[in-house]
Amino acid sequence: MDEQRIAGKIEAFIDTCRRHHLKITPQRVAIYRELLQSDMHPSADALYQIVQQAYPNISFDTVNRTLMTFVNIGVANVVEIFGGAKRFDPNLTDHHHLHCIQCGKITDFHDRSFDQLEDPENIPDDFHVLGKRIVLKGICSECRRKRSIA
Amino acid sequence: MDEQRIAGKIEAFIDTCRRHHLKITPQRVAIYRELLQSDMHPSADALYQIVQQAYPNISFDTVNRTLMTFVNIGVANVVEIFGGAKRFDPNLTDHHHLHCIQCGKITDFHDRSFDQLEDPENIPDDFHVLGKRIVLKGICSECRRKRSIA
DNA sequence: CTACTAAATAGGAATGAATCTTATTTGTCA
DNA sequence: TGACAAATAAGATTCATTCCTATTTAGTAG
Repeated sequence: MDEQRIAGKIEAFIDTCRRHHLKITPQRVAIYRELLQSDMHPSADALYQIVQQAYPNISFDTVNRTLMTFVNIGVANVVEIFGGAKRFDPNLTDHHHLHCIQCGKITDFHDRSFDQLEDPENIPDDFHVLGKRIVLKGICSECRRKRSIA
Repeated sequence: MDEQRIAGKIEAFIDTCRRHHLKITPQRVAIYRELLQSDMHPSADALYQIVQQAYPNISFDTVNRTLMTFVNIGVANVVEIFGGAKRFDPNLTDHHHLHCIQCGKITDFHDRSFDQLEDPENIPDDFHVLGKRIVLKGICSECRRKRSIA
């Protein structure tokens, strides 16, 4: 993602914060920027390690709390994986995830037939669907290569 | 599920254990039986509470380790939820889950168009798909009722 | 520009889930 | 039956997350 696109996203993010009456703190902006720039769907701790380079005495709690705030105001989502730490995703467009159960890497993929799934008819009365998560688990190419060598 | 059907499932389970050279211990069978009988997709701890009634000095570790063994030999799956403890599911047939983000309840649903989803074409080369997870998150009818009252 | 206030942060303590360690017990099979 | 590998109980440890509290700071009204 080029610097210009990032700048635009950050402006939109700041607007969203204002709409939610949240203060624009340097920590918040830095955490959002690093989340945007990472395509790894980082955990709170991974992001903490990165942001710490620019803010040596930021606390883990701030990073974690801020990420949850992002989820609450709808600028990020939690990616569901099987055990381990929560992973965060700033990409709000329709997409789905591949989860390598060997190395833990999470990769985006796009697929029309997955996007177009309608909410099913025969679900218990009145269940109010808020979101849909599709995760394919498997072994990524890198891990397969390593495995076939070993 | 009636007692006869349970008995049959347990026999099949014991066969599977033998095929994997796993010992048939009373704990294993009890844990499997209680997992079968619960339709709540229980966590390791929830199951521990139940099994403890029949085996007062079973350890949590045994329950947890045994459940992971079940996953490894393919007689149960981990249900993916967003944070919180892992939940286990002995139902191996095609089905998907509704997850109430308010009360945490996990409910099964069946839907042909969800079952029939093909593995997508345009995923990174060589990603070897092992499984597919679809979870709809939302608010269950019970929680909606409570909410509209409050 | 200054002062005030509610919100946010840093740091550490506490909680909860899952795993690991070790001594003991128990299925399984010869 | 006896031997042995596998499984268990119990508690310690690790890791992720949340909570607590004193301090700092962004936003705002004067």
